[in-house]
Order: sequence, then structure tokens, then C-alpha cells
Amino acid sequence: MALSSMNPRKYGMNRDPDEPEEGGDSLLTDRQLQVLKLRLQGRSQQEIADLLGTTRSNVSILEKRAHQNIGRAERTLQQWMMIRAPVSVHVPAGTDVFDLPQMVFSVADQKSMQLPVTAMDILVLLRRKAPHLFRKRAILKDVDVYVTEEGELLVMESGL
Amino acid sequence: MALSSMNPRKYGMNRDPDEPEEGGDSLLTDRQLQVLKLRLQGRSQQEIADLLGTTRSNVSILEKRAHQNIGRAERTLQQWMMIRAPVSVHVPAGTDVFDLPQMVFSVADQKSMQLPVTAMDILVLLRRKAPHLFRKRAILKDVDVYVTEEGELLVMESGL
DNA sequence: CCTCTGGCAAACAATATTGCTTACAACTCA
DNA sequence: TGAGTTGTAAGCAATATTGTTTGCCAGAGG
Repeated sequence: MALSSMNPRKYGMNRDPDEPEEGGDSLLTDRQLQVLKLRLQGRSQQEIADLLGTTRSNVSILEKRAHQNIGRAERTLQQWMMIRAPVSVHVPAGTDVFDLPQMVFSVADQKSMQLPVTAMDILVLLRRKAPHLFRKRAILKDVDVYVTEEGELLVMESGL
Repeated sequence: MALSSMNPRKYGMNRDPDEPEEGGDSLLTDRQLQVLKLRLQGRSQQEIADLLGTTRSNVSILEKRAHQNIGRAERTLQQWMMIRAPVSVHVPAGTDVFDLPQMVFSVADQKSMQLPVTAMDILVLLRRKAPHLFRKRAILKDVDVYVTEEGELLVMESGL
């Protein structure tokens, strides 16, 4: 049985107007979520199209727009962190990662802020967030490190 | 000089149709970003309204919708991580945090996955992401922990 | 009392986004 | 070669979102 028969939605209807979208919605529509989940289970676009009762091309576009929305969400949070972060440190390529916490703390000190993170937190988090920017103890490219008052960290290649 | 005179946009125009939005856009519109930045500088809504050449109420709504979009972005990424995570562990209240890495690794082992994180990474990351869910070595509420293949972590209160 | 501050509702025009279709192109694998 | 796979473009109807206005309401502080 095609799943679509349980979703007798009109053309172009992608949200329920009865629910006042209280505050708990995301960028991903129901349709996009269905496609993502089935895709993650290894199904082909054609299989999904049959399950959802639509065309293969449509599934392709639903998937594409879903990933677009995920990218938008990521960039939105990065942007928000960047404008909100009281501490931003420019780190030139070649810097020793072990010097990094010191650099962050010194900028925080200048603003008489006390960050809720330890030096080790910084090392662990940065390594995790951008492994491709490190090589052994060296930093490969110029990066900017942002830290919020809550201790969230963001690493970005300089000039992005 | 009011900033608005440099933004001679028509009514309802919130994006430049000439730029094909290559792929680097976020949820926050220019207008929303202006308000957020000025707000973070401590300005009042009325000040900002004067700067941008609009009304105080408008600034209030721009600010509100900006925060709505940030929330949407957060929920989107959480949702994406949840459906994508091959490892999800239910952790009952009262669990010792030091048992947590073991729980995660055992689930990963069951799926014969090798997570690119150490036990310490897990402790550091979870403490950082949800400090309010911990108290000394105990976990306060039932939570679910999700881990992706790339080693990203997410903690969520169970049933949210 | 008044003022400054902020949240929020309803309404509107303009623009953006979505789900969908049809059609064409490119790739891999047998 | 052919089949299975995926990306993508153009276009359409329906819905969502945005910036804006006007107006009302509430707390804080003088």
C-alpha cells in the first residue's frame, strides 16, 4: 500500500493550518523527512517514489531541498554564533594547537570574561569540530575561533 | 543619517533577485541581522527603529522572527542528527556519568561501528552540551544520547 | 501620575518556498 | 549495448514568510 494514500494532501499543501505551529517546527517538511529517512535506510529514489506515490524526480528534488535546508540551518547557527561571540581569535596557519587555549584565554582576559571551558575542552572541541584543519600539532590554514559566553566554540576558515 | 536611506528597498522585498543565491544563505534576512547586531550592542528597540527608519513595533517583530528562525535552525539540526545517528542510547535518571561512555561504546560495538571519539571526548562534550542535565556525577533526568558516524554528539531529554 | 520599554495581534502586499510534473542528461554496472 | 541510478531545469498552483503599519497592553522607574 502506498503511503501516499494516508496523506491525502491537496496540491501544494505542506503544512497543517489547524495546528498553530506552537514553536516546535523545523525547516524540514514532512515530505522531506520521509524521503530523508527512507534514503538513510538505503532505498533508491524510485522505491521511495513508489512508496510515497509520486515520481522519482520529485523524490530527488525533495531530497535536494531537504539538504539545502540543513545547510541553511547550519549557516544560520554559525552566523548567530559569530555575531554573538564576545571572543574571536584569529589563528594563523602553522600555529601549534597547544598554543590555542592560551590565545583564547588571553583574549577573554582582555575583556575580563571568565570562560566556562578548560584548556582541554578547547583542544577536544576544536579537534572534533574541524579535524581537517589540523595535522598533528599544526594548524593548516588561517582560521578564526569564536567563543560565546556559554562556552560554545566555533572554528571557521578565515575569509569564509 | 538613517541607515534606511542606503537600503532603498521596496515594500516586501527582502532578497536580491539578481543574485542567484548560490548556496550561501542563511535563515536570517538582512533586516533581521541588522536588528540582532544592534540589539547585541545594547541598543533599545526605539533607537534601532530610528536608525533603520522604521517603527519600534517593527523592530520588535524583526527581532522575534530572527529568534524564531534561530530556534528553527537548532531544531532542524537536532532532527537531522536524530534520524541520522546510528547509535542512540537511552540513559535513565541517576546514571553515573562515568558509566556513560561505556554504554555508548557497547551500543556502537553491537553495530560493529568504531566511533572516532574517546571516552573523555564523550564526557567533555556531554557536560558542555547539557550542563543542566548533570549534577556532580549523576544524571538528573532521563536522556537520550545520539552519536553519528562522524562522532557528533547530541543529548536530549527523553520524550521531547 | 507619566515615560520609557517591550511583547504581541491583526492585516496587507510582495516575495519565497514547496510539492509536483515533464523532460533531458550523465553515470555506473552488467 | 541496455538497465538502474541520480541530478537538474523549467514551470505551475498553493501555501509560507517577510517587512511593514496601526493599535493595545504590561511592567519598571521616575
